[in-house]
Amino acid sequence: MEIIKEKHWNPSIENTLLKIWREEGLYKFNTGPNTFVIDTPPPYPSGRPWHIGAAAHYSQIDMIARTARMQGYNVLFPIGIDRNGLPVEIYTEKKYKVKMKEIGREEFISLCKKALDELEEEMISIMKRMGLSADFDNYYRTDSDEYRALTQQTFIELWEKGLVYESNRPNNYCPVCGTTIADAEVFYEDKESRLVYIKFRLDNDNNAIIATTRPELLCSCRAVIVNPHDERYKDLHGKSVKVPIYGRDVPIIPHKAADPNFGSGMVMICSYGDQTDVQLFRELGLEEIVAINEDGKMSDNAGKYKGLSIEEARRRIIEDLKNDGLIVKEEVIMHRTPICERSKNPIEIIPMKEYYLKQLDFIDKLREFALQLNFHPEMHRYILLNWLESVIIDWPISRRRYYATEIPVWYCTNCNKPNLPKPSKYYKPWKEDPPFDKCTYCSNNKFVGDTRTFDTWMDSSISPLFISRYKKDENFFKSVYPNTLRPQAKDIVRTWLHYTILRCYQLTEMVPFKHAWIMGYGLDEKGERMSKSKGNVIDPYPIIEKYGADTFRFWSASEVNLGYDFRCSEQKIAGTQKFMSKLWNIARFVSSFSMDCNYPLRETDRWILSELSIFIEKCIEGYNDFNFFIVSNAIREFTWNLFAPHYIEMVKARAYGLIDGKESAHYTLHKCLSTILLLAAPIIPFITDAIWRELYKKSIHTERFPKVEWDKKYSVYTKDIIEFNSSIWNIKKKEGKSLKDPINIEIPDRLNIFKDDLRIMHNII
RNA sequence: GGGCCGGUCGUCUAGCUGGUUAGGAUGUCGCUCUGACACGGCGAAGGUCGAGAGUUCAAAUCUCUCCCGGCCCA
Repeated sequence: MEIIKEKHWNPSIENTLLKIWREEGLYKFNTGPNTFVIDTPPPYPSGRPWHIGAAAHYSQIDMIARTARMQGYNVLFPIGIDRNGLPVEIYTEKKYKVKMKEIGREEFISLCKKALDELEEEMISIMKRMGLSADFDNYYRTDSDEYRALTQQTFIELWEKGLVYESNRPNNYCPVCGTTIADAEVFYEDKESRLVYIKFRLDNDNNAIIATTRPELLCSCRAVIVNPHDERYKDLHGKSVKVPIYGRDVPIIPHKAADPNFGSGMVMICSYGDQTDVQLFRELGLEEIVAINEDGKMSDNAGKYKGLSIEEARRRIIEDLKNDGLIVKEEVIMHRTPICERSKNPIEIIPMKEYYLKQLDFIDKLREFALQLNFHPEMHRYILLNWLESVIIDWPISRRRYYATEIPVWYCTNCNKPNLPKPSKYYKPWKEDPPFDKCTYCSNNKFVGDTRTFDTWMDSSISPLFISRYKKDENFFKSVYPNTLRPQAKDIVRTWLHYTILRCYQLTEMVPFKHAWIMGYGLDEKGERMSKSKGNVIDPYPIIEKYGADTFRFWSASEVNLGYDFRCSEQKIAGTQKFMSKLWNIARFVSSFSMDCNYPLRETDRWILSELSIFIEKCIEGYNDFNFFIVSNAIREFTWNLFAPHYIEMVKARAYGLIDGKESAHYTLHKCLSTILLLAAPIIPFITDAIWRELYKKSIHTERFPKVEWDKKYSVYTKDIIEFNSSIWNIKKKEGKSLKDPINIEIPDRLNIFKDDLRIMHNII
């Protein structure tokens, strides 16, 4: 038996192990029965440094993969990088100080690629350094021709199934990003805004007072509503008022959407201030007037405010109204403002022609799936269920951006009808000729390609199909789809999780995975979100270099309760490192004895083996729920607070051969250590493998979890043993004695069966 | 306004099918190098378990109300 020589665990050994693992091909996947397939979230490189919370997240996903392997599964653990969409476009515009729509599409795309390549390299190298056992040899990119072709192919499939339609309707529009966005990407923020009370002329002598936060929309006002039960305005029902500045007469309509307690109780309905306006325009059959253009500036309809920004127009119109004596009062109120998830700018509601994917027809089915799917933790099922309750429109999937998958549609220049290619390769209609000659409808031979792209969730939502080689390798697909588990963060339940289930069901009529494993956010040490502007961003790379990947991983397991937000502090990570040393030194001690097998077990041995059985059960229970918080805390508790201070100290004399019973002590020490190592291997794969190779001459990562093999009945003594040992340490401490010094004390009757070990341990005379 | 989650020593957390001297981690402070480990060992200080009321012989644990924080939805 080799004896482990160094006094402390040296994290630089991790690099050696990484090399060995790679050479041994430990984590290869083979199709066949008993597969475990992880729909790994392709991380998004949107800036540096990579978020430490994300790094923690991926280290835990790796624990899932390693857990499954140790449970005997054949694990497919793919890894990809998500490279489509707005965040990288924004990052690129900032980094290279360019504007997407000014420098030309071709050039902008190549700048995005460049930015992504750099960011991606850093992420991949951190993931590798953390010991991720993913299939890096085949890592994929969502902006590859292959991936985008699949996005287009699945779009065409859905089109053929009649699930896609084009419609011109008011929708969320971000003027900064220059594109329509889906409800799922709209966030809300309470913002201060000015509520102005404006006079609308009723007749020669009277004015109606209407409060609004959006006076710049006056030009698009088509009606004024009052609550039907509002006594103040009952006699005004059916009359009309004149819109100031624009002089248009609009009707006063009783409608329950008017809240008598807000402002004056009279509300102007414009196209479009908010979703209520949209609803009322539809309900009352009003004709819309576009007030704001795609560029976020006032339209021609705004008259003299044409071309102004929204804020400027608002400021100017308030000024003008004031000068005309038409403003009665102003208040500052907190207003729930919809903002764009990406740019954080207020969104506008602007009518645009967009493609929609049907989702309303599927809500009942999706609710059923949300109830079937296994959620870890269970409580996060409700994020999805709540979201399904609030879906009110189909999914707008077209975007007016460049760095994304192109919509594979060409329009006939004669009849304007959309023509789609056959699903096969990756198409770029904005710069390519169509792969067909004649229009299906009118046989014309000239076409214009669609210049729009897809919402990037159109790409992300087919990740299970991509990793399963959908429509590419039928046998492979059959053996790995539906996937086993989708790990992801809780903030993208309503997007990634929802859209994935929707799309995969539409395409395959199956739920794409059996388990959804939902993680919280990584916060800073004070519990605040990390952001560059706050200066509280923690870079994971130097931390992993300094303390080692195992320390980082064990920290992430023991600090992060499944599904809950967690705080990241270097101090806590540094503290975790001590556990590695503790484990290393236990191994160092045990490694000085050989694994004897000729033994009659003593009571002390039977006692710790009882506790070992309980420990195994607890860990397996945690692993079955992919809850590494439970497992890692059980490991630390058993190892550091029970096995090391009590059992090891009790059997030292026997282990050294000072009294009888050496073999059973050696056996039990090895049994406990090897069990701890096996149960810790998915969490801390480096140190456990280093020790395992040293002691047992092979890799721990080809082993299985241990099974309970010892009776648990001796655990009734645990409390008494701990108390007895502590009391003696305490007495010796108080009397200023060394632990070696003799002590005269009675061993309690109930601990009599352990008396030989206890006597020599404490030097009891 | 509705839903969900949380509120336990400075910090993080266990306990929450009611009865424990409320456990552990981290940090702080003492003492201590004992043949695995000073990245160790032992010990100390530190908690009116968010507030109030109720049920009960007994509540951190059950019920109700409220407050605070987070997330989501309207």
